[in-house]
Amino acid sequence: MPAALKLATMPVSSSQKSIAAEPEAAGSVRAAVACQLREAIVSGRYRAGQRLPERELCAATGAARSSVREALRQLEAEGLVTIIPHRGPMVRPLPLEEARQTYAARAVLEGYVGRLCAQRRTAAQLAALDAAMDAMEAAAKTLDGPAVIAANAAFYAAMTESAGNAVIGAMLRSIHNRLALGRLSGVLWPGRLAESMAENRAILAAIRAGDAAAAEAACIHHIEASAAIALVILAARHGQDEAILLQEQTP
Amino acid sequence: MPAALKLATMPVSSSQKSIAAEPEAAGSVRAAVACQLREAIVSGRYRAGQRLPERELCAATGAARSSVREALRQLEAEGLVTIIPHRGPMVRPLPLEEARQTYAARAVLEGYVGRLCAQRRTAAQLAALDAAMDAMEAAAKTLDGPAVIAANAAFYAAMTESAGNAVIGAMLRSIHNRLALGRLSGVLWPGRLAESMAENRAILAAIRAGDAAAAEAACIHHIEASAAIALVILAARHGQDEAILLQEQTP
DNA sequence: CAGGGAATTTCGTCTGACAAAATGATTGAC
DNA sequence: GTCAATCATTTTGTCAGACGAAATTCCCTG
Repeated sequence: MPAALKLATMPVSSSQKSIAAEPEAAGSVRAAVACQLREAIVSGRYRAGQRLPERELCAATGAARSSVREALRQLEAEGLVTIIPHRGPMVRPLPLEEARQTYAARAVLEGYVGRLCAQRRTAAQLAALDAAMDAMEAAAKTLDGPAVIAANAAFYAAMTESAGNAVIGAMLRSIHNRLALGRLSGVLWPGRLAESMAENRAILAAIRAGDAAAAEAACIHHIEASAAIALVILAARHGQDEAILLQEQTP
Repeated sequence: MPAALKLATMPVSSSQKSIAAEPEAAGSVRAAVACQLREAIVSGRYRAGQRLPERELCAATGAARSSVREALRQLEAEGLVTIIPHRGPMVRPLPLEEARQTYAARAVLEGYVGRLCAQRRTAAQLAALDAAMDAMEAAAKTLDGPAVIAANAAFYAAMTESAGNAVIGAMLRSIHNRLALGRLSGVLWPGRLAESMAENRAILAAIRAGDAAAAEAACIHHIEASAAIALVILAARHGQDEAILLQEQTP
């Protein structure tokens, strides 16, 4: 039996700012459940493949089954949950190949965002990007993984905002949620942090210069480098899972 | 009071092949409702902005409110429906600006698909693309709007398939559904059909030649040309709506 | 004709129920 | 002892009904 889901015991309002959609829009029970579940999945507190029986979610959140089921349908459409008929919902796993394809989509879209950003930059937007970059530099000095990730997310949010395409912005937010599964970021990889910061600086420089092609290339390069590390981590984790599985099968 | 929704009276199984997801996967009541509703919205039988009271959907589909609500949440996540709290669901309108941004996203993604296609082409894939192109040529000769649109969709489906990125494929399918709202295609625009066919032939030629850059450019150009027409149509329709609105307000 | 309040509609949520399907356990055969 | 089949349990899928809350509409009054 899985441990009791720690949802109801968590303070809802004080949830740390997440990249997830509907940050605090918990006006309805259904939205609150979706929000909590999303946060739990994206943050990795629920592991990929873990089953989420409706009854336990009801007990954990205090919501009725109808509300829980609606929230689950929503998360399923977002790609975070899979519901197998007559078997129930589970945290949707992220196969290596799908991660690769998702990173490819992210590179294409974020490259376009960088291009737009360079074309449309205004003084105010550049100031916002500078501020986000400063926050990243500060976070990088602390070597605090989550802080770096949060600052990085803020930088990209500012960039997407500046690009002025909300549709692509929503797509990227969804992609980020999906790729955040279990925090497979390589920020703490030896040497990767400095490299990553340099890439980010290159992106900002290209945007400031108004060089659309350079900004697009810098964004794509940054995503591809991040993807390379993340895919290694993901592959290793899959290997681990298999090892654990074998270990459990032969005790 | 709006006319009764003609859903239950429609044969479900014999629904003409639609571009929508879950084409016939109506194993469950909820899936069937979602499928019917999606088809009705994408095909334009429900106009943008039209309200869809739960009770009427229940009566029209014969499903219980819980099933209908789950289906609505799903369509909301797909961007086809908006649910305003305490006011109810409605067919999500497509503002001009959002259409513009969606076409931009489509151009970027479909350009990448074209590029991938040119790089990875195999004999079998080229054969499939040729077949789809032949079907398009045949449909174009008949000047039958829906047939041309269907053939066009089949061509792009084949291309997306050949690109080998299912994640982007799903994104594009969703984008197509959203942009199909009310069939705002310009295939019957004077001279557009011939132009469109020429662009499609250029795409296929670039793919066959394995010229990734040319394929990407051709795809982007095709989408941008289509978008130009569609946005004109959409703007005109919006103008019409306003005129109708004014007319209704001052009878 | 405008403003305000009552009546109606529609949603949001909960509860309870039951059949169908899947899962896991038990039993029997070889 | 292992495999297969059967049975019990769990979980989901769907329905029906109920009730408060919010929004909309309508009507009445000034």
